[in-house]
Amino acid sequence: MAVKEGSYRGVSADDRRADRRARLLDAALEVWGHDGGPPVTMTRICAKAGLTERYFYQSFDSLEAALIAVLDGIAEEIAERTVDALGSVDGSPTDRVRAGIGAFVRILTDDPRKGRVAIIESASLDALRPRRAELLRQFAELSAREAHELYGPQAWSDVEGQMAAMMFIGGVAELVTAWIDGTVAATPEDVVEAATHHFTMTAHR
Amino acid sequence: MAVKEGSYRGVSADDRRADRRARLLDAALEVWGHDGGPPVTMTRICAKAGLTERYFYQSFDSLEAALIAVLDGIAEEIAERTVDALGSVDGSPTDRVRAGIGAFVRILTDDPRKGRVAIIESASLDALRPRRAELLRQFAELSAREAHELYGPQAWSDVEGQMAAMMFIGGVAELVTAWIDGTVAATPEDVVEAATHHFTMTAHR
DNA sequence: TGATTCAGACAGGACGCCCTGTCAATATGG
DNA sequence: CCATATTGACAGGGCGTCCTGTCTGAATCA
Repeated sequence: MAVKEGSYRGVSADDRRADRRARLLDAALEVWGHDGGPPVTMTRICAKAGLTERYFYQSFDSLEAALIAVLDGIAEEIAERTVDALGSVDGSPTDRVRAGIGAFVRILTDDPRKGRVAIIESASLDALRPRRAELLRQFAELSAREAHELYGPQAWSDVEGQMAAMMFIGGVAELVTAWIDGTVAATPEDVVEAATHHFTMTAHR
Repeated sequence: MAVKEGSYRGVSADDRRADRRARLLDAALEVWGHDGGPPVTMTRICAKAGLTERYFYQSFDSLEAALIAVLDGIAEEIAERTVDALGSVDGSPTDRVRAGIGAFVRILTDDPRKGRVAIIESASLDALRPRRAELLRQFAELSAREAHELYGPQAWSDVEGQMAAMMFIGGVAELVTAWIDGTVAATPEDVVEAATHHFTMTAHR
């Protein structure tokens, strides 16, 4: 017999699988995160990745599974970078809020495909809406932690607070959406500043 | 020869066309505004309306055209009822804001299908996103008029104000979404109150 | 009654996506 | 060199939607 678990072109079987998976995720982001383009489909993702549908099923059970993986990757990135930003700032709570919001916004503006996917497109498919909500909620919770420091533990804790949090994240989402669409002529810094201001306004009551 | 432009079962040809169109619009709202159901399609709308695809094309050029008509109907209703509410309240500007927001919110909560369609589902299709944005912007403009009265003409006028308006309507949209999904346990009145409070908070600077 | 118009059912082709299967070319280790 | 593994290409069936065309039966008016 020949190869088993052996390497091929110098890389192990697992590495090749992981490589294909990464290529598919990249292609999915590219296809999915493009404005007004044709709908995301397995066929298109595979074409963009230069792989056959067969390999798609080796990595994902369905199209939705792949899209969820894309979204989860962005969520993970947001969580990491936001926590980093919050932890590396020594200034006032407001400064830390600005840093956290800045990390969040910048991920979505530096790569508009991620912004579009995380906020706009993920709201389209039923299966992804819960993930999108969780992604935003995770961001809101990090913000709420700062709200505690700023305004005491009662901020955003009761039902009224939940509604305030909903409006905050919805507002930021809409603002980022408008920025991606070019509806507002502002720099990402302006967006961060406006969102920060919005936060300090609404968290305080 | 027999009938031409004549009446059939007592109604004129135009009336019958209009009736079928109305039935199709109702069916479209019913199919479209249902949570997690199968995707909206001409076939399904026709089945729900009890009509054949043939008649669909007599009223609409495409599926998108029908959905746009549904959305425009809701937008029209919102505009009328919001203007009515603003005009029929003699109280303080804040009271009028509450009335306007109340009219807006109540249309979307009294018939959750309309809420779902206007805010959630219309964000899914590329062709409808501009309509949805306009629907929300129209609501924001009515609110901005009150913001003028409350806080002077500089409110929501410059770029910063545009961003504040974006965050306001996005926040209300997200809040209504959460209410429809059952994520927040609150009455429509609570939603109106929270949104009104949010408005007075963010319009003032 | 008879000619005409309407409503609704139905068939079927075109198209695209999903998914599986097969096949040839290539690379690898023995 | 040979057997095996991997890859990529491709075909094709199943399915649902879109869209058009045809057909039957019923209702209408002269």
